Amino acid sequence: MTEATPVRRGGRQLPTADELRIWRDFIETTSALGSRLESRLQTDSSLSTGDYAVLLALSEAQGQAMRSSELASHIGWERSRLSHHLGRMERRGLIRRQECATVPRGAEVLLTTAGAEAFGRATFPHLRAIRELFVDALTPDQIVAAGEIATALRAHLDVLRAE
Amino acid sequence: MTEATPVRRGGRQLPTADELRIWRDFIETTSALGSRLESRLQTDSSLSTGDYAVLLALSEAQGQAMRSSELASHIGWERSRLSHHLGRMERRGLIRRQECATVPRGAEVLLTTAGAEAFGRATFPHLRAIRELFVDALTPDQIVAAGEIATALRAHLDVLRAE
DNA sequence: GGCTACCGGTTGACGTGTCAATAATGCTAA
DNA sequence: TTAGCATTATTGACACGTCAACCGGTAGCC
Repeated sequence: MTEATPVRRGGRQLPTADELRIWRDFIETTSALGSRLESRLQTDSSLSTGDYAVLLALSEAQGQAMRSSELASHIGWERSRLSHHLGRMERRGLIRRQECATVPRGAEVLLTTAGAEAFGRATFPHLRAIRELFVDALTPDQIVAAGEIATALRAHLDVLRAE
Repeated sequence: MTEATPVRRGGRQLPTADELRIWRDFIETTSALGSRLESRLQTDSSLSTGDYAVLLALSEAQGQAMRSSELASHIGWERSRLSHHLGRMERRGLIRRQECATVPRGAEVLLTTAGAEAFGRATFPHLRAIRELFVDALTPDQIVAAGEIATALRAHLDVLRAE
């Protein structure tokens, strides 16, 4: 299972000043990058990244429809978050909800034509923004390194969560 | 493909599938990392990272007090956001606001003793969490690379914002 | 049958963030 | 002098996220 060894690098408890500076740069910059992409998507397409994730999943789904909880686990959201978000999207006519015939108490989420059109209009500018804000900012080596860092961080988060 | 626009790497307009996969890993993992740290700080100290940023800045300020807009630019927030946040922190007794004698229409933000104590209690667990969730997840080389990636992304964001 | 336990989904309360509008005050130029 | 005008801070409306409570239904189990 997990190693019981409490040994840390150099026996330190706390990050060094350098590590702390890098941490702050890293977390602030990545969050600024996220906000920036969010606002690009908003002005380009009047969608949030949440809207985009939902529309993307539904677009790729069989019959452009999915069960609510299936959708939630597909995009990694809590059910409550999805329910709130679907309510807002439904008000804007991007999706529809209906009772699921097969599953008791199940809700089917359907992509409306307005939703499909909004997604279609959003895709190209969104991908272009990803290129401009992320891909163009880094060298090919850095992009690879970014992928490895993400993988390592994710793996570590998963280990800690499992404990 | 014809290049109608300024030349991009390989003349591409859009990210490759690999780049897109790395982008998604990167942005989702870093945001999960942020949320995780947020929730650690919350359970350890009943503070949000916003609270922590404000308390840190005030702790280090002369007289543990700062003008509101000075504070805003110091931690990189919009004034509106800060004003909302200070309202919530004031309700909880972490800070106080008073008219600033020198500057017209200026508001002085003061650290209360309760705020100073809360910050004191929060610091150690927070730094420990940064080590556990970030530093311990990466090799020393990866930490350096993360710093360089953050620097490159930040510089690129600044360039685009200036345009 | 009735009790309980879980499952899928919704709801409400609340903290958080952005945007646009609104004061309140000093500076400047007609 | 006064009519703008910028600066400083606050406010209101709204989107978003989390947490905990709730609700309706199915499934075991006595």
